[in-house]
Amino acid sequence: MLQTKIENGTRWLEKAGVRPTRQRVTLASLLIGDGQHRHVTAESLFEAAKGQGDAVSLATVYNTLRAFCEAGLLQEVTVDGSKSYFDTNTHDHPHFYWEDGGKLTDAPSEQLIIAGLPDAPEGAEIASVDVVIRLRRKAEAG
Amino acid sequence: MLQTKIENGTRWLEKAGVRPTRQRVTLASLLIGDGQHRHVTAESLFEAAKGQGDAVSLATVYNTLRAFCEAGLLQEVTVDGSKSYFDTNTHDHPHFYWEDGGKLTDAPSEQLIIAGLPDAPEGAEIASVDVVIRLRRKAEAG
DNA sequence: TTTCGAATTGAAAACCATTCGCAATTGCCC
DNA sequence: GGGCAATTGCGAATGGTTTTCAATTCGAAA
Repeated sequence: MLQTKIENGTRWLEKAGVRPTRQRVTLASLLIGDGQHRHVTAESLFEAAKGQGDAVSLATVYNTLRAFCEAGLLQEVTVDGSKSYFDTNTHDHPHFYWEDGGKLTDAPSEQLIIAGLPDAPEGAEIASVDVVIRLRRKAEAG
Repeated sequence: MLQTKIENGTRWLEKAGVRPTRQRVTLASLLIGDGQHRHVTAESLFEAAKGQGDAVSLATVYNTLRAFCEAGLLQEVTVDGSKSYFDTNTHDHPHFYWEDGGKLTDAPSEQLIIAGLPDAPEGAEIASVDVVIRLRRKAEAG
């Protein structure tokens, strides 16, 4: 991992008064090391850490994400008690839903452009917009 | 339960070629008996049936909701990939999801403009796009 | 370097919405 | 009314996420 990312991550933790352990710095670097906002699940962050060779146990990822939330570094988005996302910034998150098989996968967000949204009802504000793109297997063009 | 609701429910099923069993009529009546649109989860519908004394097993509620979807009577709305709601309004329209309470309601479709979408992966094509707008209670401006 | 509370770990357990297995029941057609 | 496939119901199983636990390791302050 790049030194600058580690430094960014470490600063981010120290600023929030979170003890910068090796695991936390690893995760922090993944989250904000390059200055981009991220939208992760515990699982995806766990895989990302493992993928770059800085393995961190899943339990630690959960502990750490919770600690970051408590420190105000992240925001948790709970989906009805069952699944959580952690955001450095909430934004639109598209998913592909494969009708053939019922699987759900992340979709790239770059090409999603929402040019207009209904107004939020009185007393509410829009937290995020979830877009599910339903896919069907293409009929092989004959 | 009112006779008219039962009749409405039965008609709704017959129109779609779904065999009107006692359990299905019970659920159908709860869903569209009064002509209003509904957004339910399997659990909430299960409770509603039990609450009026027409108990239906939870497994049957799931089976029935799926059968209704396949018959085109309902539309399934997935919130963030982890929870399913069923909407009696089968027209294509966006939804509001109230984080505070987990309720799902219809959103007006006129103001929703999607100007760009991710490309469908190889071998697949886009069947439809579901939009769920997550709402949170607005922090009352001082 | 020593020390102690905090952090980490892997495994197991808890959780939950949903589905499955299968025997019993029901609806529908003749 | 009889037959048969569809439907139902219960409980157990599933799949996936999150939490707990006890033991170990670590960080940082003295």
